[in-house]
Amino acid sequence: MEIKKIPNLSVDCVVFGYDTDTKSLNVLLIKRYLESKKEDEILVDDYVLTGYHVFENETLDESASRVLKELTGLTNIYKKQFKAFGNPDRLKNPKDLIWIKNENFNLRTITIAYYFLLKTEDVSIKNNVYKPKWFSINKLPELGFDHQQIILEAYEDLKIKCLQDPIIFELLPDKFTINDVQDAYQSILGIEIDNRNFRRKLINKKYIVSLDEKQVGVSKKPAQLYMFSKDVYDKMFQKNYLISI
Amino acid sequence: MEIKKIPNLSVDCVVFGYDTDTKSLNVLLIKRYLESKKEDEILVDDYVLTGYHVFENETLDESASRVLKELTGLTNIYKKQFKAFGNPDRLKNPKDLIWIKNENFNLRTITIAYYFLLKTEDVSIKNNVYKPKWFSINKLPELGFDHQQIILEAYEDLKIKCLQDPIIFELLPDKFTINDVQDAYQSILGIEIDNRNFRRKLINKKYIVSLDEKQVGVSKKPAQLYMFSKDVYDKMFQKNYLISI
DNA sequence: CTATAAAGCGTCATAAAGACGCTTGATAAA
DNA sequence: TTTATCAAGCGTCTTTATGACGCTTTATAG
Repeated sequence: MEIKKIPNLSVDCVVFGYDTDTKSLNVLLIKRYLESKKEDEILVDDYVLTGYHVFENETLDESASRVLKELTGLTNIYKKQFKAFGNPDRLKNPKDLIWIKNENFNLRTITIAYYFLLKTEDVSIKNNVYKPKWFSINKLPELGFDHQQIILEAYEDLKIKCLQDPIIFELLPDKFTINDVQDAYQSILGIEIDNRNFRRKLINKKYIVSLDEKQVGVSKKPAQLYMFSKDVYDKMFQKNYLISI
Repeated sequence: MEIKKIPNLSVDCVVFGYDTDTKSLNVLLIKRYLESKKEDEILVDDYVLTGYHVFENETLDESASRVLKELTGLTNIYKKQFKAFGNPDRLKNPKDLIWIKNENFNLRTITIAYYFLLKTEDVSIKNNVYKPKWFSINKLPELGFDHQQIILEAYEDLKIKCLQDPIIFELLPDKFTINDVQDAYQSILGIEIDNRNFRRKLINKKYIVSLDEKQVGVSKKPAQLYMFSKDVYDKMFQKNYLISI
């Protein structure tokens, strides 16, 4: 059975991975490389997001999940479709034209951009055929197509979203310390938070559940471990309609 | 010069219009009607959003603005791209198939959905070739394609957005009373707000500017008129990073 | 056994939000 | 001219959330 691709429609996936140890929000990218055989000249040498054409028989969401699974092997990862990119000139800089010609792409391609949230360590980049690489959101390499723009817009959306919804826990391990959560917020938002106030605020939330466990293998006073209870959160459904304009 | 349409890509526009008098949030829809000539049977009789195929040489944003302008004559209206809809089966219920065949549409069409915010009275629906009609968001008619879903998702996005950004003023006339703003919030969010507290809060905002003018032609104590100063708002740029999870 | 540094508790001040009583004032009806 | 009406608009009190910051606790390294 042959699967038919829609030639002018693709999904692109911004895979955000948070590393609790280095406190770094990272993006997973794959290399794009092409050299001229005659002249021994490097034509394309940069990084891009993973993406692929949408198949005729799949939804956009399925398409994005498929791309993520092929890259990482992971399923059931937090996913958000955040924007469609489709300017007529979005793939028309010289390097992209060379690349597209090489890959037989269609010129005017609309891409539906998604972002995913996971833990950096959950992806095994060793022995991965795509040779993906993590880059800190603050130190992105040279990017192909309009992928820099896509990543930055995904990041902006993520910043707003993490203030409203408990998506921060998608980036953290199941068991975490209060400081882990604080570090994650600080890394993503680029702000400093007072630890004592943050601690009080979080501990008072009913959906932040204290475990009978502490950190092990740390050289300082070990911290209390907590988990996030999505059940409790959903039951509270604390849509506090606070008009903050 | 011929303009080439992209056959499988369209934009759809959810036009939200707020009516200050009736305190109603409305959606602008156009009728879809088709009857069988032989059997005198009504094949399609419902409403749809305005939308059209994207042209080869225009951006998605331009495409949406073009559709809005053709329908309403208006430009420079608040616009937001909020989601792409592209399920393989999104246009496959019987009525849509009949309609599509009639209109020579492509089957698997991805649509980039936008919503616009304006005042109901700014659109002249008399003598309009599209015969558009306003429907309250709470009393939508039977809708074609997947347009009910698109409208409801636009509405959800609008609800969240209006809590964070001063887009409420896109829906109100330039000069408004405090109660106008409150009514708009109440209509959109479906909540009750205490007038005295709301009034205090709003009047204290520096970007809510009191005018030397009052309501005229009302049979009760006329209310003070205000305007929204986007300049002041932008200068403050009060991105209060309040983590409200 | 002592220094270290993070974990964690407590206090105070300030600001925002919610509840609600009461006054003001323009108009229409008496 | 007076009076009833009703929304506009002001003020007060309480509660809660937040921010700033001092201080104690505790496990480990040296």
